[in-house]
Amino acid sequence: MSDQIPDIFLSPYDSEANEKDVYALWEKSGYFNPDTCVEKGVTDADAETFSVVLPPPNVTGVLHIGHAYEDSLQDAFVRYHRMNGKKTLWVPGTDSAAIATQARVEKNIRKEENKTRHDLGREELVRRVSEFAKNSEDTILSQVRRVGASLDWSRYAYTLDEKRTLAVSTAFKRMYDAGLIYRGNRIVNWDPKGQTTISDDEVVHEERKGVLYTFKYSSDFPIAISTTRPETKVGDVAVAVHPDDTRYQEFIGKEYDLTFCDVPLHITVVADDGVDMEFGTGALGVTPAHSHIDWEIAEKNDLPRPQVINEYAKMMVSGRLENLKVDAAREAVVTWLKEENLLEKEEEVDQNISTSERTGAVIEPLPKLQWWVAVNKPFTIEHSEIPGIASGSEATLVEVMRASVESESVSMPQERFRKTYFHWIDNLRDWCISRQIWFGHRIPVWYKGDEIHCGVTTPEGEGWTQEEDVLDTWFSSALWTFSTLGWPEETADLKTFHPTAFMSPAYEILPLWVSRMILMSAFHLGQVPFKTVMIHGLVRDKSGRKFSKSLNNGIDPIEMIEKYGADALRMGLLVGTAIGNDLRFDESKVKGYKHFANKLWNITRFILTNIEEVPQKPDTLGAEDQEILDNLQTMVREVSGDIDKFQLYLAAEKAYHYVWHELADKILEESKPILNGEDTDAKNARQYVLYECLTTSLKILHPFMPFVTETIWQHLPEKDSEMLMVAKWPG
RNA sequence: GGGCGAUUAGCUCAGUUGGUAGAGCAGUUCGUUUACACCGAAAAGGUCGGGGGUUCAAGUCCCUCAUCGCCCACCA
Repeated sequence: MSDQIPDIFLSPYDSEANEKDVYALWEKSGYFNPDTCVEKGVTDADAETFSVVLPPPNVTGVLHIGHAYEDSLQDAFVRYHRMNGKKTLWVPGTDSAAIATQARVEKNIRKEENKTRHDLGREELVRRVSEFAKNSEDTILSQVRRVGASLDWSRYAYTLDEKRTLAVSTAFKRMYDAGLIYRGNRIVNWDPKGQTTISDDEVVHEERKGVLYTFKYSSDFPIAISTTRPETKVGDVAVAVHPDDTRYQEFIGKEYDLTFCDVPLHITVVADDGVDMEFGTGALGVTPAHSHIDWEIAEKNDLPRPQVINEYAKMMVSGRLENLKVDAAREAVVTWLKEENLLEKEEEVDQNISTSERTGAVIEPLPKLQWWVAVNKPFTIEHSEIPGIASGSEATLVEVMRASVESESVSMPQERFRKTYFHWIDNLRDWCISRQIWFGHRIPVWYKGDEIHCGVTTPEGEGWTQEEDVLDTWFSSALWTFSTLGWPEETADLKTFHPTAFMSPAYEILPLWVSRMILMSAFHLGQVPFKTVMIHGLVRDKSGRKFSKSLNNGIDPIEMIEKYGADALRMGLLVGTAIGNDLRFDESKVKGYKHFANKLWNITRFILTNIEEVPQKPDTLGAEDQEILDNLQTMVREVSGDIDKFQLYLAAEKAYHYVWHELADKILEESKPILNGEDTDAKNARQYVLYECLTTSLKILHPFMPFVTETIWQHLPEKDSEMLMVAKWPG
């Protein structure tokens, strides 16, 4: 019956020729949308739900191999659950990534027009950045489709769109009203190059050589101090010593007036047990405005906190240091110390320098008026579904974050990430949420004289000016699981799909994002954002290095898809990678799975060529036929079990192994004599069995290799579902 | 400084509660060209980073050392 084989099977599988059509077919069917699945009867109206929100890629760039991995992983789960009859929703979206995007556009403007953002003005810059974001968005979304992600595009969200902006303002206002958001002066990480505050998480520590100088402020001051930043000493107000340090007991409480490098100082000697007696001279010069620990010591002892370095990293004092950059000021101070014969010791030390992840600039700690989220301040939680946190009780954000994971309301199957999470929570400090840039969610606060108004819209009346700062991009990302479902409106989606089923981010954003989603969801909904967090590793290059622009070691997933097909890329990334471990990208592996797609293609061709007509189930089956079907069932059970346990890498490998080395190598070979033989009953029975093996294999492989399996499915003579994507999972 | 990992065949990685070491790729030999050369068959390849311990039994549990990596951190 080979003349009835669809022509398409006569040449090798061509991924390029089929993938786009198949994706268009899926999109047209509407089955990515769970509501359509219910309408068309493929999903029961009261079916269990399975919902996932896509970790939104930044609109800055193009799809990289890490996205491709993450998307393949989620898509496999989503497709599996959809085929299992669950009401399945996967919500797509993109992130404005405020700082990164604005920085990128500013750089382009500087290069092409030699202008700064101040030349353009706030409105024009925001317009330009939005325009750039829109273009990038189109690129990245079409690339997400190429991977085969079965996302419900009708629910697409962007962190800066109207609905999400409302969610952000509402969230801010509610937390402000609850007293959890406050404005306060604190030492922040100031990036003098980017002219903005950056969060602790955006600071990278670099090991560098520095010089530790030991000296006295003046010849009549009794205690020598050590520092690597002598220029900051013009801002000193105290010398702190350990309360038990016998060397300095007699000085504690004494005050001194002196002149240091042309600057008059008033120094009080205070005791603080945070001081390390072993380090340097055991005495710490306290510079409140330019060091975190010093700020706290000054606060405790009620000391002034004069600022001596400005936003451009220049000195703010008069005298010989006036207007010098910090580096120059440092040299000037050292020269002065030498002249005055005050310098006792210079030693080279290793030190950690804080630098900006984004601009590479050395961070200047500065006191600034910023907006903060208080993580250790109690608030009344009106409604709580989190075990251990009763509705109406008092709790802190740290407590609800802890309870969510401790109770396994959020399960983290990988023990080591639970440890990391708790370690992070235990050391959590208030979260600085204001950023001095223009692109992003502008803080919903207005000022008029001494009046302050927080709300979702501009207040009535004349004379109100809005806060200039925008929010940390993670503030809006943290609302993602519910802002995408329509919150603050009480939508049907929110009721049906929240908490979401699972989230699969890379481990590098566990603290930045995962914990903050738990925080926001607990505060605003009294729920966890997701039931399971399956943290995955990073895709690295062949030598184990992270992909980066400077190394130019990037792998373009689209290029891989064009060369080997999306299915091959997905398998290459998923098989043999225990979730949570890093993987080194191996092109030869991808190539191997391209061959596998073709193998499946040829298996189909063989089986279709050898069946007379649509095979019916025979009344009885011989022992061998029965055994084949039994083994098939065993494989199905194992694959399903592995997916349920989040062991995709095992499931995919088992399915692969079965199809190639069991179905093709053994079953087909052993079937040849039967199919060519004279025994009609045996022949019919075997035809039926092979067709079963084929359709079941296609279903089992579909979550991993959606394109080739759906392409084959569309050309099968008989099937139990119009589309493989919504066919019933076997077993 | 604190925390978390990794180390298994030439390469990339699996190995679920301790029970005779697995896969893919590469390499070797042979075969087949009427499902598939994007193929098949067979063989080869590892003292599971080093050392110590628990156990009838350890890649798996414990201790220790080494190398590599990641995250966190206000030692001036």
